[in-house]
Amino acid sequence: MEKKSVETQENILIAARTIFAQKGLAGARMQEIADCAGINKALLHYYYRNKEKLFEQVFDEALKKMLRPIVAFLADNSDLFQKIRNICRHYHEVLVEYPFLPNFVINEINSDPTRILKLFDVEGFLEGREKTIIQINEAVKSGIIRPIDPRELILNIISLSIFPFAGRPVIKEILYKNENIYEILKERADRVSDFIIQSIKI
Amino acid sequence: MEKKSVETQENILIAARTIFAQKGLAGARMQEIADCAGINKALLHYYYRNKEKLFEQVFDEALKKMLRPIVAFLADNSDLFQKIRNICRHYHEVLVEYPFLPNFVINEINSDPTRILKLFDVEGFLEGREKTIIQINEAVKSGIIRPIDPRELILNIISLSIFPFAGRPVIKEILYKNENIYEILKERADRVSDFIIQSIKI
DNA sequence: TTTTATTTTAACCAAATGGTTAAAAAATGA
DNA sequence: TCATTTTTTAACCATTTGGTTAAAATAAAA
Repeated sequence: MEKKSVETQENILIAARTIFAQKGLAGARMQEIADCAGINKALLHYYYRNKEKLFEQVFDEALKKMLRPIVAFLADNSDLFQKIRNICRHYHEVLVEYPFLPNFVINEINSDPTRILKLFDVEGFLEGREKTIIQINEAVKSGIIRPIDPRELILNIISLSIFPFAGRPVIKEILYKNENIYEILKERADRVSDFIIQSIKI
Repeated sequence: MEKKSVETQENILIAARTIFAQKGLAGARMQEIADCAGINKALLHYYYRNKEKLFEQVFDEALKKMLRPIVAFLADNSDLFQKIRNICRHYHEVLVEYPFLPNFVINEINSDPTRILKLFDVEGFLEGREKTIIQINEAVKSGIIRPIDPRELILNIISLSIFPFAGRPVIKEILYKNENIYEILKERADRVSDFIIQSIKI
């Protein structure tokens, strides 16, 4: 007997992701997570010693999911325009599936800034960043794109990719009321990269 | 004796803004708000009946501050490019002063979506939106800007203006470590509008 | 069938927290 | 000085919540 156990633990994780993403660490209730997983509180504590441990696991997953597209972008060996198309698609793919991610991660870092230290773990990040900054500067020098600070370009790419998901409830209300915002956001990936490329290309 | 009373109530509001913005409704503690305001819990409850009332007041203020630049943009009678410059400056002004605002508003709407109903209150919004959508469509027709869905343009403007503040702790860590990110963001307003205008102008 | 692992039940505990109360103290204005 | 308002003190209450425990029940593996 081991199958049932694994399944239960997976149900707990799924429930924890849902509740923590919606209510945050402080707002989430262990009872609610147990209910959502279809088990009782005793069993929940049997598998995950306490709320913090459970949260940490969920948060780490989420942080990784949020950083992966950036890290992949920085490491990507394609030419600049293709790299931009790739990261936009990558982010839209992840965020259509997990739209709560940006809010969740940003918010928990906000309420406990020491959690930001986990950003250091990502390997290949610093080299990738240097490589990409050089690539952008050279694209400027060789007249492929207009002058722009590389970090600002990266910031713009990230902003355009992530914010519509983070601000989704408000965005839907003021711009896309009565429409399926996920469909709209899903189709947006390539238009976002076009918007960016249009802005920088000469 | 009335001056002291008013001052105390203002101190409470300032404290409540700080604590609620950092920890949210669920994470904030009345004791912490009292400490931050330099008073005791009894006095806090003397002026604000309960946590929810206090929160509501703080949240409504915050929501208004977040929506004002959009509403002003939609009502602005300038030409399109100038309107874009205006909203970017407007947002950067507000958010340099209150960087916690976007997260706070988005997050509390997230954890209680019924709060979104307060968006309806804003007057002149629907007319302004129609007017601006027509303005953008006509700029496309008359060949001033490339073809773009008006709502998508608005979404891009908002994303580029707000996200860097919302994601500030992470952005600082991965792009602007050891630098003063507020200085960087403050100066960004005009570069953001240039980035947008560059992308759409023919 | 026996053994082992999983799950439930249900009662329980300690700490944190929102909120109250009443009386004393301090500050203020007239 | 006197009356009024503001503030503190400090004890207290009810509820929520994270977490525990031990025994019974259920399910699976051997």
